[in-house]
Amino acid sequence: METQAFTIYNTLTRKKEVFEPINPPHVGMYVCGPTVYGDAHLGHARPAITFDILFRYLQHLGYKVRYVRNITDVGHLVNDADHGDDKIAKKALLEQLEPMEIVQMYTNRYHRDMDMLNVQRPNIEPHASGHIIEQMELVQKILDSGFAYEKNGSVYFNVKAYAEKFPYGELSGRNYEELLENTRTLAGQEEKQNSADFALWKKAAPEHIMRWPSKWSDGFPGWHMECSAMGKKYLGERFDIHGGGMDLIFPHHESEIAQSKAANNGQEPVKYWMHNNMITINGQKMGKSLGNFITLEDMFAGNSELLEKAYSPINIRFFMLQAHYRSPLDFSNEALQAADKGLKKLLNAAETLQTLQANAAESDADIEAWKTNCYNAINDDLNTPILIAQLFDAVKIINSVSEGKMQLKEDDLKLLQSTFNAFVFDVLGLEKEISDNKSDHLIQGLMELVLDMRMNARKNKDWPASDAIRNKLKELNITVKDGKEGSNWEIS
RNA sequence: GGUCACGUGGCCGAGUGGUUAGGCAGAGGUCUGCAAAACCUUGUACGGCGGUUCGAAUCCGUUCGUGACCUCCA
Repeated sequence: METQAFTIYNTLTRKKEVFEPINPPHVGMYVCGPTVYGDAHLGHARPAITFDILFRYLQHLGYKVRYVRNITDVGHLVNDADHGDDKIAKKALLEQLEPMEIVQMYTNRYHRDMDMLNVQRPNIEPHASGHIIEQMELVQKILDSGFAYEKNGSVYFNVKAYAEKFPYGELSGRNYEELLENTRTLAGQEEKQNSADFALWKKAAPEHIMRWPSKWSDGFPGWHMECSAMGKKYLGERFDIHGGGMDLIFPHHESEIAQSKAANNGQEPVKYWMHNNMITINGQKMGKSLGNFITLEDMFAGNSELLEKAYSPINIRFFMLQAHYRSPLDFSNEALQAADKGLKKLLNAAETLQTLQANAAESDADIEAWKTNCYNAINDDLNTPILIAQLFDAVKIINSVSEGKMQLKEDDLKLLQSTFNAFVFDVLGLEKEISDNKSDHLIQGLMELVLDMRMNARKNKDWPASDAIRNKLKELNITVKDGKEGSNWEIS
């Protein structure tokens, strides 16, 4: 059986394509990061985990990856309040803090949450505010090429002029005429020649705190500028992969393409565009503006009316990986709890696998074929649900060998171990959680003592005593699990 | 209104023109002093209606339903 080539779905071509880096063995990948004006919620975990899998798998394949994920800390305009406020600045005024203090605080908290989800940090995490010069240069380049115009200190992208020369809407499948008919009329757009035009540089209102001097005005760059400027700076005029949530396809990524092509003679900036689908709750997108989001901090702590219990970071990670990244995933307590049980089963098998002994000259299972199945699964546009199904097949083999119902020869056992570990830990990034309580020395010692006492009672067939201990522990949410080699315990 | 997705068994969720997805729950069993845990086995399915085909849940048409984007959003 042949292993299939690694393919990924390219939003630009609407097809799965074989992945071929522009400059192997190097791979440049850029993913839109968070706007740091609030805590990360479950929705933010999806792209972080999706592209973490991609990052990990590319490394597993031996590529030298430069992964860039930005921090947006300027330039988002809000329309839910007085128009023209910068989100960051608005929150700063509200809480009487320096804007950069807000940025730092939420950046720290974002890192904390992502670390808990076992999401590897990118190689470069550039801040938009640290790349104002680069963004201004890009604005100037677009002006020079004739695809932008200045009005009252602001600079706008001329979509009409661009659409005459290049296909506008190639990523989102929109066309220019249609956009003109359907773009909603928003306040503060009188300066634009056309409703479809978007800001490259925005003159700051007097009350606007975050501002930079430029030849056009004291102001700030338009939202789409940062990704174009920073992607170009760190990955080049043309790089391999650009990722983000589906909701960013239009207008953000479409505008990015337009900006980059306008500044660079029509050169496509990105070879593969990848987009993860949304997390929904009761079938509706989880989002800031809808107010139906659950922050990751609350998920981990069980701190929400929507939650029946706390869900561990790895539980959440596994839950997401059981769905394909391009499918919507609906949040529910049942699904999270089901995932938790499955995850435990998988990780227990991983533990068992380490102790397994090769015990035969011939194997009862075709480990080579199984390995090929694993690679074919992930090579098919990161199909983690299929990969996980394959891993559960391995769980069956592992448990059967462990129980003496199946046999493996030395080579196959080694292959099973290395492949299983590589996928579970390196690629999927799952890890056994060490409960803080459980690692506490005092509790550890006390539990040992208690279980020893119970063990003695059991040896003497003193069932009332042994059951009393078990019941008392159960009241404390500690479950005792009796095995052949003694008893184990777990806090539930 | 425009553009684009999706509709799978009790739940979550893959996939596919003919061959077991997987997980959870349920059922049966093994183990155990009992229980729990663990492990093994296992049933139920592809929104409705037409069409193409030897054969469709899978392709086409149509209809109903849901969602996303068109505005900041992961």
